[in-house]
Amino acid sequence: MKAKLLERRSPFDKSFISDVHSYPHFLNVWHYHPEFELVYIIQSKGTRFIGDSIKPFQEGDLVLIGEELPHMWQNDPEYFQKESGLTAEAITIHFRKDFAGSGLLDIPEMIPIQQMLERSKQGLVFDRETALLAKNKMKEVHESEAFARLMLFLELLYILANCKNFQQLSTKGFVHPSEKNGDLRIDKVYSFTYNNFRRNITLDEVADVANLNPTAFCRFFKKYTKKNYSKFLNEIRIGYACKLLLEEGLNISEVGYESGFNNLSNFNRQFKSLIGISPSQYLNKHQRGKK
DNA sequence: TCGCCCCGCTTGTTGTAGGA
DNA sequence: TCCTACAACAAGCGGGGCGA
Repeated sequence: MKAKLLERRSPFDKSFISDVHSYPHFLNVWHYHPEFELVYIIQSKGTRFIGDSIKPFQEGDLVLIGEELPHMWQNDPEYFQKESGLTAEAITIHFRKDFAGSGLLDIPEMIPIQQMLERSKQGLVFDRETALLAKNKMKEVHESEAFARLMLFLELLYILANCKNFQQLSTKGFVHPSEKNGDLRIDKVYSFTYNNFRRNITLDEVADVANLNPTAFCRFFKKYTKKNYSKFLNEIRIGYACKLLLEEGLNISEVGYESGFNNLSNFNRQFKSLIGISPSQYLNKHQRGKK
């Protein structure tokens, strides 16, 4: 399985697409597209994969995903149970860089927006205050027509461009294969890893996904990502462990096993080396933060 | 009981050489 | 140029045990 290219066609009378989605769960597919994607989560929670970032998502989150950046919104397991009664709702806007004609972003007044779009190559998540402002503006955009719709969208971009409290998601090291000689093997590896990190993955197995032997695979993976495969896998697992610690009410050993680690000592060690503190300290820190 | 550390064994990564 | 094979080294893993 590799990241799927999703193609959209704007209606002839619109320069960008806005939608309000309501499904039992989001499209559970690792994909990318040439449009920027602005998403506000109205309802539902789960795990958000953007480039090589893996983080929990919940209602109230606002994310801007850059063009060609692979991503996937994976709802929690209960969303996939029949008759769960749960729904995943979001407002989205898909737009291309030249949505208002070529050259618009080059004028001086648009520099902050241009810079924000540049930053979105790694995926951006905005603070709650900005998210709330943007949500209302996105609704207005969706409900408006013609010229007013375009003006509201520009106002929305202006709000986002002036937000100082944002976080970049994917690392600069993440390179989508479409940018590098069209080698889709790395894409297959990302996809395989995101779908299987909760269980034991052997080097032989993942090398097989890329149609290489383990030695060649190690070299190939490092060439593209500037990190070795086990480090990449551990980062995904620790990201998922953080989500479980904050959301699930599981104890630390359960979180370790649920995140794909077979051994608690290794889980503790990896957690500390990546996050800088032990799992228990992380939990205490965030529980105190909630009170 | 849980979280963490230590130690020995296993597995993965890297450097080098050579073949297609 | 890309891939494989091999050997040496590094990192990861699992079991056991200790302290709070």
